[in-house]
Amino acid sequence: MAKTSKKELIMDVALKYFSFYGFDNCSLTDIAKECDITKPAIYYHFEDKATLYKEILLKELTSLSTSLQDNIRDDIPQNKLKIYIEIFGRYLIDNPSFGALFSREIANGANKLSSECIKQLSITLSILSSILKDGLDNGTFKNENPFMIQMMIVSTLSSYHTTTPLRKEVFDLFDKTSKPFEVEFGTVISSLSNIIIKGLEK
Amino acid sequence: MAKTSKKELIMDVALKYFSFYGFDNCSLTDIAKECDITKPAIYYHFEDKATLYKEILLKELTSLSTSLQDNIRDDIPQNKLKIYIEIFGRYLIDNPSFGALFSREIANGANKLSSECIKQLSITLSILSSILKDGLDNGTFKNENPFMIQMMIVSTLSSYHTTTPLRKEVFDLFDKTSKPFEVEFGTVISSLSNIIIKGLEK
DNA sequence: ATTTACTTACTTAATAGTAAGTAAATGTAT
DNA sequence: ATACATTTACTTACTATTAAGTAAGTAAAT
Repeated sequence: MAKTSKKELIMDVALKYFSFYGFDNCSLTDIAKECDITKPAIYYHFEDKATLYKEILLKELTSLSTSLQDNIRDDIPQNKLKIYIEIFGRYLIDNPSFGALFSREIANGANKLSSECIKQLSITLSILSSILKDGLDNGTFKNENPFMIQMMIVSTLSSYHTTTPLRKEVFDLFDKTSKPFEVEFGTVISSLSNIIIKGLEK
Repeated sequence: MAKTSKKELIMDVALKYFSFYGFDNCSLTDIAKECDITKPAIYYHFEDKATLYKEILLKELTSLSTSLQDNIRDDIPQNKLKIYIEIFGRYLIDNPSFGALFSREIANGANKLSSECIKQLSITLSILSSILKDGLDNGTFKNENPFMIQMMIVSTLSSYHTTTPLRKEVFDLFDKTSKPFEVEFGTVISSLSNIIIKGLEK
């Protein structure tokens, strides 16, 4: 196992705390404690709490947009869109803290995003946008607002991912007779993908 | 104009603050100030900050689920689903604070929901669920996970609604040549509705 | 006389951020 | 090769601020 630097350790632990408790509701002292250091050690590596948060968010968004850029091969628009949705979904599964972090950020109106973060988001949007344009040009897709499609993908999957406990409670209440239909997240990803692709087709 | 009680005033102002800043990042002193009272006056009407929040959330969720229950008339499943999505979208437009509040709640994994709130949510889910079941029974809809459809509707619209400022920034960066396609929210609602309905059809 | 609807003045606790000090590693001059 | 200087990566101990929540008092209505 490669030796991780203390700075990386702080970022990993902080990501977990930020995503679980939210930026304002978690303390640097607790984060430091879990890293086996003291709070001022965090200030040695990062200017302040907000900067730590921003660096984490940028790292995550960059990693996501890189993953999208690297994995979408040339194909028909339907397949490219399917891959886009799958990559995003996989990213949520492989990085369990990301969904909550991202959902919170969206709920905050994305007020802590640096311009580099906006840049990464705009890269992911332009990938999706070009897939939709391909489909429009070759006559398979209707013309649709890419930002709305982006939201249908990212916020649906992120929210679905963060509301697993809620889903159980709601389901218990609303239909005690049938058994809960909790399905694998992979199934949710492909259902979503099918609905969006079919919904976009002419 | 009907004379609103101070308790209602507190709830209105607090809703605005909670939705704008989030539960942990707004202070009762500020809320009290805007109501022209002092902080302990809030404690006269509400047990504590968490209770105030919960009462507000319950009021909103009840009002939403009532609105859904009252407005969905008997019709073919496609039309009922369309109305469901429109009512939800209208609710977001008419109650601008609700979207952010609800998005935050989902991002938090819905950890502040009382059982009455869960009850209201389960009512909305059961309405949607019965629409989907009608469609399945008469052969127009495929079998789909209602909770995922719920998320496609509520989180897409809520998120789209809260990210208007972000959308401008991202769009500026990703395509400086074309003009921003910021459309009316009503258009977004009907686009979403078309995609979901078509995507669900057999 | 009692209750309602508050106010003023306070306590308590949490937490972001800082000042100053230190031990170990690293670099530099002789 | 060795003595000295500097930098790295922290620690302990602190300040300052913010904000939830409370105790006790009060003026007006009932």
